[in-house]
Amino acid sequence: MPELPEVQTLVDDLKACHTIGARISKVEVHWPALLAGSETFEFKQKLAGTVIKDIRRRGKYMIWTLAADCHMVVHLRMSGRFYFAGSGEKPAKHVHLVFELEDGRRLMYHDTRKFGRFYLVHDPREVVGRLGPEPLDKNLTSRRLAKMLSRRHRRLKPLLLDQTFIAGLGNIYTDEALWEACIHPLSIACHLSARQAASLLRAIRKVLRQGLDKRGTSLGRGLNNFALLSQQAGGNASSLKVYQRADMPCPRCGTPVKRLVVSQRSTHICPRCQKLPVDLSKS
DNA sequence: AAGAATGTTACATG
DNA sequence: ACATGTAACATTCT
Repeated sequence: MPELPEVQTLVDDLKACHTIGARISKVEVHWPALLAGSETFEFKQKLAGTVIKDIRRRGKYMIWTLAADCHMVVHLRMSGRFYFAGSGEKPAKHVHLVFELEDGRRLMYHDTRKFGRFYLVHDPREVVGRLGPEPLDKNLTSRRLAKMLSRRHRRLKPLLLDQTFIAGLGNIYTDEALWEACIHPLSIACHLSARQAASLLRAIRKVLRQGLDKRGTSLGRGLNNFALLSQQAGGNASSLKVYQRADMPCPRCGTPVKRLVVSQRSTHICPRCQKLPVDLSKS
């Protein structure tokens, strides 16, 4: 669920709530499998007493700096959420971690599917070190993206979902970006023209910035869904052009949107705007 | 009630 | 080394 705009929105919300500077007094762990690479007792022990110095995002990861050599790296995977409990509020059914702050607040980690992961490491690079470039980073030029694409003989959609190729895109924003750039998800990366690569980068940035402006995409109303720290929904769902809009008209040409499955992931395209180039060698 | 769901990774095979 | 496919993680929603 949470892709780059959703994770960034949550980081921004936590910062706005003065989470930075707060001291963690105690941690409750109700589902130890969420802790990657540390035992429950050492996780609790290492976090208790530390001050949250910084929270930032890299790809779809949140990086909580607790000390120069102590970082909690969090991945929300499909259904992770954070929110502050009301006073006296009991942890809900799917709250698996509770961070008690010295100021009396309790930050709840809620995750219906329990796929989230918490890493406690000396250096965040141990977790995020192999990620590809940030799509909104100015150092990622269209020329550089074109070069990256030219070295890969791989279908574009799974390549864009590959976090070691480019960081932060998930199923929603990838489908939206490919629609925006009028590129078919099954196009082979190294077959794209320089112009298409530039168009793709522009499209990726456009859909991500829109997601950020609208504070994330929440689909449906269930507990599986992305929610802000306030537990309210993000506002981007109504801006989606093709994602989860099968059979509805393409906003550009009116052709019904089609749903395909590409490497096990549902994929939405406009069959008229996003043509797959015909391979002449086969005919 | 079957099938799908926003993510990642390990493993197998070509 | 690279590309692709499958299963697994656990639960809810439609």
